[in-house]
Formats: sequence, structure tokens, C-alpha cells
Amino acid sequence: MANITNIYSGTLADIEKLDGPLSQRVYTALRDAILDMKIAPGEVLRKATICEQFGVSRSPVAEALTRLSGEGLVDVIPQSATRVTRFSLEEIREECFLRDAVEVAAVKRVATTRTDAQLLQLSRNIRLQSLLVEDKDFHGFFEADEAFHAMLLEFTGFRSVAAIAGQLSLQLRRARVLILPEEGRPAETVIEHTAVLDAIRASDEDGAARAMRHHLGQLIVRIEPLEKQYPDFFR
Amino acid sequence: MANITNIYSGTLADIEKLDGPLSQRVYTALRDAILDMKIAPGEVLRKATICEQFGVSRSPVAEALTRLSGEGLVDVIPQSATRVTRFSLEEIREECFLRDAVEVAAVKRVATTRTDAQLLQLSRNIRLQSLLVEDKDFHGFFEADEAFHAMLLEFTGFRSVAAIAGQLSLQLRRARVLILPEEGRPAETVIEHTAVLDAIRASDEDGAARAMRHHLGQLIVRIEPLEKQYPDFFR
DNA sequence: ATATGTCAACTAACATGTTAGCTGTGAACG
DNA sequence: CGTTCACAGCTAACATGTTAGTTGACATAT
Repeated sequence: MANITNIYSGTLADIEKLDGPLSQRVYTALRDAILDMKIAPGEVLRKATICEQFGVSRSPVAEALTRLSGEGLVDVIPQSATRVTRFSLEEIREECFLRDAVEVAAVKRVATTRTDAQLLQLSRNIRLQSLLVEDKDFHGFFEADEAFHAMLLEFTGFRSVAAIAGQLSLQLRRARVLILPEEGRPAETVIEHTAVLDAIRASDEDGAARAMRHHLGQLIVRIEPLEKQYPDFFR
Repeated sequence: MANITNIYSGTLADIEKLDGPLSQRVYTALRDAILDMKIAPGEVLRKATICEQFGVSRSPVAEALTRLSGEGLVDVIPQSATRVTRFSLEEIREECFLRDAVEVAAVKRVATTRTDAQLLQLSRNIRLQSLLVEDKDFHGFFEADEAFHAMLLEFTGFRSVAAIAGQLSLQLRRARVLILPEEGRPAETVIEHTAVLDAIRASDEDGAARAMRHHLGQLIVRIEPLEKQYPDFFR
């Protein structure tokens, strides 16, 4: 590793705008920055620097970093440094496997239990996706995409399964930011989402599973080339 | 809430025996105690008390509790108290859903990729289970049971999928301690495990999936009556 | 020139002092 | 007798002082 480790100097969200305990605000601000790739993988996070930037003491920062470490978003090197975790293709493949397992199971269930109201909500979301793609609003599209998957998980009837499932593909979520601007991919995504919805509408359990599996399978194909494109982000 | 909150006074593991940072040791000791139901659900954990018991200051204890909170093993009531999370059937059903999704996917994969060495390891484990059931060594059986499932997850070829998957069914693991001594259940469990292994040995993907689904389905059936048996442990 | 040992500087980890928010008790009041 | 409101006591949350481990630079020896 020849190059000097760069030190974070970007813009963090203003924690004044959030509420709740300080540690929670610091956690949220850092988490969002990491997930949105505002802080690059491998970048060093210094407690003292973060304290200054937020104007808080070390305790809430320490707690925030502990939580981020638990989620695998930062690597703590004991007594030495804390840095934003680099991607690992091995780890991302694992997350893809888990995500596939969970979301395919979810979509199979939803295909048999879905209500008209849920179908409407899903189709509305997909129409929104189309509009956002036309407008080339990639950030908005990303959010609508996430909402589509979250809806499917919620419609399993398990209230918080979306939250838990979201936690186990955090690296994936982060990597997706990198492939977002890829030419034509958003439009393809909408088509794949539509295929999933059509199968659910037809109560076609296996068709929905196939459509979702195909859709999720596209992700790892797009992510793998990133290792060569952004070697610094991988380990 | 009429009854007085009981205060923990049981035996915790000696953190001297562990190594690594203090916070890590405290975390491990508390986690093990909670998972083994040595500390009852709903019981209050006082920082000051824990500090005395381990002979450490509040910092490592705070960090340990933060991590446990992130895993959902303790509930922190802001500015008030921290208590061991009570069970929620809703939440346990969610964990069953997720566990089923992941382990069924794993077993399907393993059925097509398994090596002779892996088959041997699995069958050895099942024979061990039989012996432990005969000896009525329930604790030993519990560990062998966990090892069986962990092996299947590892044999997917995803090195740490077992660790991640284990994290999302922590409440389940804890509840299983309660149903462990149920008459005849361990013997049934061995039979179900054997069915899974037989299907894997036959490279019968769907059969393995069915066997695993049936096996995991037994769990929620056993857990549901616990709400009446141990009302204090549920919320 | 290279390998190695020493040391200074920096960092997280830990200890402890201080603040603020919740909770239950009891007094004042309707 | 019931309701509300103030206050005391307790807790987690936060701030800050202290310790100890790691790292990398530099000098020294081979």
C-alpha cells in the first residue's frame, strides 16, 4: 500500500437538524455519509476530528462508531485507527446470497397473500420509477428502488422484516451507489421490477420467485467489474 | 406494572479468563449470560452494578450494552433503565421466516455442491447428537444441534454466512433454551436432522428443502405455548 | 545498503467527574 | 377521595482527564 491514507474532510449532515440523543444523531449522520459514499471506503475516521466537526465530546462519537462497527460499516484497528470498511467481493457475494434467499422467500409469500391495495401501491411505485428514469433523477430513482424492495418485504406481514433484512445487505446498498449511473441500467431495472409485479398480480408464486431471482442476479454481475474500476475501494 | 423489578444477582462468567479489550470481554460475558437465559428477560441491568461485578469502569460496560442493544438483546429506555429484551411472538415469527428463508436456500445449495468430506462431517455430528440424547446431556445436544446448522451454512461456500445468519435469529436461539428439556423433542430433532442429511446425500435439492422446512417449522409450534407458560418473559 | 532496535508521537481504550431526563412519592388542591 | 403538580432520587448520557498500545521514523549495528 504505497499511497498515503487520505483523511476525511468532506461535508457531514448537520446534526442540529436531527433529534434524539447526540450519539444517535452522530450515528445517523456518519451512517448516511458512509452509505452514500460521501466518505470513501478505506478513509480514516479520527474520533477527535469527528468531535470537532459535530461539536460534541468523544462519548457520543465513540458510541456511534461502536454501532457502525457492529454493522460492519467501519473497521476498528485496536489502539490505532478506525476506517470506513473497504468492499470485499467475497462478502458482497455472501450478502447477495442472503438477500436472494430472503427476498425470493418474501416475494413467494406475497404472491399468495397480496391484496388489491398492495398491488396498487406497488404499481404506483413502479410508475414513479419510470418517471424518475425519464427525468434522469438517479437519486430519486435509487430511493424508489429501495422503497419497492422494502414494500415487498413489508407485505410479507412481518412488520419489521424489512428493517432486519436491510441490515444484512448494507455493503450491497453502498456498492449500488457506484453502479447507479450506469447507462441504461435504471431502465432495465424498471422492466425487471415490472416482471416481478406482474407475477405477483397473477398470484404466480414460482414466476415471481424466478423474476426476483433474475433481477437480483443482475446486481452481482454489475458489482464485480467495480473491483478493477475502483481498486482503492476493495481489499 | 405492579410487581417490583427484580435486580440481577446471578453468576456471570469471569472476564479474567477472556482476552482482548475489556469492552469485548464484558460484552461476551453478558451476551452469553443472556443467550443462556442466565439473566431473565425483563430483568434490569444497571451499569453501576455491572461495573462492580466485573471490576471495570463504566466505559467498557457502556460499549458492551451499546452492542447488545444493536443486536436487540437489551432494551435501553433513555435516561431510565436498560433491561434484557422480553420475547415477542411477532418478532420470533419474523425470525423464523428469515431463518427458514436462509437455511432452506443454504440446504438447497449444499445438496448440489456437497463433498464426501462434508457428508462425513455431517453424519458424524448426527451420530454425536444421538449419543448425547441417549446420555440425556441436553446442553451438549444443544451445542451439537447448533453446530449441525452452522455446518450447513458454512458448506454453502460462503465463509461467514453462518455468523451473519446467526445474528438474525438471536431471540430464537434464546427461546430454544426454554423448549430444550421438552420430553422427546431432542430425539425427534435427530430424526429430522437425519432426513435433511439423507436428502443432501442423495443430492435431492427439493427433498432437502422440504426436510429442512419441516424441521424448522417444528420450532415455532413449540415456542408458541411458551407465552402462556412463561408470561413474564413475553411482552 | 539493509536489517534491527529504540523512541517519540499519536490513537483508541479506559476511568471518572458532571449534566440532564425520567420516575415515583407525596403534598396541595379540586 | 381523586387529580395534579412539584420535588427528590435515581439512571443513562455526556464531557473530560488518564493510560496504554500501536506505528512509523530514525539512528545504529551488521
